[in-house]
Amino acid sequence: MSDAKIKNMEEFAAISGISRPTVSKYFHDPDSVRASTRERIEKALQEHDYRPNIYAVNQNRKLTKNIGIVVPYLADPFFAELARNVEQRCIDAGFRPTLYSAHGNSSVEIEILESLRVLKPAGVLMAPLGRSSDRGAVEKFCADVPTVLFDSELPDLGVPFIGSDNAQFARLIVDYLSRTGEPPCFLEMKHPANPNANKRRQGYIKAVEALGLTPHVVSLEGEGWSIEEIARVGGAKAIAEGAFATRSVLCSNDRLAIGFLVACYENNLSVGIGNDAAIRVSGMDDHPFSRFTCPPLTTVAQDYDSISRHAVEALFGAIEGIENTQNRVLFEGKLIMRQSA
Amino acid sequence: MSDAKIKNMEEFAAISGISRPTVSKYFHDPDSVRASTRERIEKALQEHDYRPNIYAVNQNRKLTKNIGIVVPYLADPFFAELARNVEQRCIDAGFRPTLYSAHGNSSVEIEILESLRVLKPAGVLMAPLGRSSDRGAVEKFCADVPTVLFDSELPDLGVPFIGSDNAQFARLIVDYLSRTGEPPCFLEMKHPANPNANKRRQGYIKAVEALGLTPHVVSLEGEGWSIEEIARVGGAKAIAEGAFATRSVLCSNDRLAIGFLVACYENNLSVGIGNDAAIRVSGMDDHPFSRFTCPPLTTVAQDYDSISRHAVEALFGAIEGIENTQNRVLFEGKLIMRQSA
DNA sequence: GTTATAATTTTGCGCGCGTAAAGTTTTTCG
DNA sequence: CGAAAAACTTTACGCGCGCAAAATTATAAC
Repeated sequence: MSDAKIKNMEEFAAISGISRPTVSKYFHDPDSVRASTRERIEKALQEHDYRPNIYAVNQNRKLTKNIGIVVPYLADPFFAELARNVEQRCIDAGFRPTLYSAHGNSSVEIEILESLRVLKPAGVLMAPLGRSSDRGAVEKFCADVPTVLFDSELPDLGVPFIGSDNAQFARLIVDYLSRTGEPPCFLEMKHPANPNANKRRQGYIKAVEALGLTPHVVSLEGEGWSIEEIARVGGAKAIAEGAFATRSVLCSNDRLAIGFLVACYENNLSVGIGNDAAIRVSGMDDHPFSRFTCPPLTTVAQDYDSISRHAVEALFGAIEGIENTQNRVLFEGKLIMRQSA
Repeated sequence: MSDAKIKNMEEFAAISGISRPTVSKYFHDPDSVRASTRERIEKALQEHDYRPNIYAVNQNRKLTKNIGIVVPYLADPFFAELARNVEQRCIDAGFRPTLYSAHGNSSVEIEILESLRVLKPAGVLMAPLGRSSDRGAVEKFCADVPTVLFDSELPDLGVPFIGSDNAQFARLIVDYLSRTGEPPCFLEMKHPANPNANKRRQGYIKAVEALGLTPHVVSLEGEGWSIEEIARVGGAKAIAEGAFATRSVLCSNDRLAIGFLVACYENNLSVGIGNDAAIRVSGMDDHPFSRFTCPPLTTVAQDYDSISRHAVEALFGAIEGIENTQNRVLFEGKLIMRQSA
């Protein structure tokens, strides 16, 4: 590796003995030049390690190779994992993903979209905040930039969406819980940030009624993303008030379940499957931490892999201008049986 | 807001009735132009919402306003929180932070540094992987780009570092545990990814010996970032082997403690302060999930806020070319007493 | 070996903005 | 009110590369 720093493509082209437009073509797509040419360029590349100036490259291109990944709350490992998954797929496809978190704040979400505009990304993968998202701002953005939404749907926006079949999630675990013991009550936030929660409640009610039983929904006060704390405090109150009609609780999501487990612990309610246990607790999502609760949490696993794969594929399609026939794809969940229920 | 889209600064200058160089000056620093001029520009800005092309702006500047934030493992909420904290400070200072996670992989870490080079960032805030980081690559990078390391130190690199006083952490909690019951054994990974672990072990040994007692260190096999799982499996084995000399366990970090709590649960060891409890468990870090374990985890809180504030301040200093007198700043931890110990 | 075809080179313009120099206008202040 | 200072305008060039058109050369096909 020579020390002589190369300033620009002109210089590099001269050193490698190739014309600049051909070198430019090589960086755009190495397979677009003759094999012998490619070898000469790559040999020069090893000796001098030149890299095109990203700002000059993007200035004159309508389409950059940037992809924005937006999640509502990165401190939630669930979204961190999902983001990692799609990020890797973007890199593998030769794009430059950039990760953004709205930190649970809708004005931050809007700012992210604004700053994404100046990046002129080829496309954006976005898991919206949900209920608190500024629909108008998102809609406008999607009109300008190829976007695929995932995890959380903003209905009637006409934007491709990849997510989970929340009704199936609820059916799956209600059936399991009812088959193996008392049918579950449903624990949720009264005003959940994420719209999946509503579909899960509806799915729960339908599933329970389909079994000829009566649904019991317990809704907790509190807003925002301090979900565990809301469940801990609200759960304790619900326990004290005898709000749970059966000795089985299905939480609208795993983070809620994690907080509720603490409430049970602090109220000396033993959680588990055994006959000696006072209550069964389960969640939905298969949050990365769910296997490390005490007891480990029974839940329904989101199909991370399929969701992320389909989301990026839908985005790549949108980037290439392919109209999506399937504007909405939902994936089924898998029952994860652990000791809590 | 008019619909006529403005292509470039030339057009915008014409519309606002100001010359382009002055408009350019305004975007560089709004206070550098006359108040009356500023008002005219901002009025035009409201009506037409033009934003300078970021690629053209950065092309001709040696120094961009970009800042890279690199963490080892974003799916760990601890790093997500830390990243959020420094990110916000960078934004407030008028920079454009971009977040990267090495995903626990040293080759990814190197790739991040490579791709950061082409971004020509004004500076970089980096929490290295630690033991598995490529020291040479990091050193080279730091020589080219103003960088501040945090959380995890790479010794003798001559790069500013902001972190925690791990010895003090250990002293603090050893004193507490010894004062309120049996002195703790120390649970750690034999080959921890993070170098803080070694300092914590040394701090533990010193603190215990200072009390005239005998240290007991239990080291678990296993590498990587599946820390909870390593603690769960290894912890169960250690329990079975009677490896713990006392009925108190201090874990090298909270994630280890979270996994160990599961091991205790699965081995019917009741955890807590009370006389009926079989064992006391504590950690270090005050991980975001520590307050939601069963029982809630007693731990030593890292001073997130001071660390992130000093890290960005040190970086801003380095960007402005100020030599750092204090090349290494450590912050003390605070004892967080919960029910586990 | 000739021709068709693909790959490469040459030439040259343009992108949107930074920035410097010289000239003009506005503001400040004695 | 006049002069100095500050702010602004005009003009002009450069950054590093994309990209298109035309000319040239190398490869493939027959």
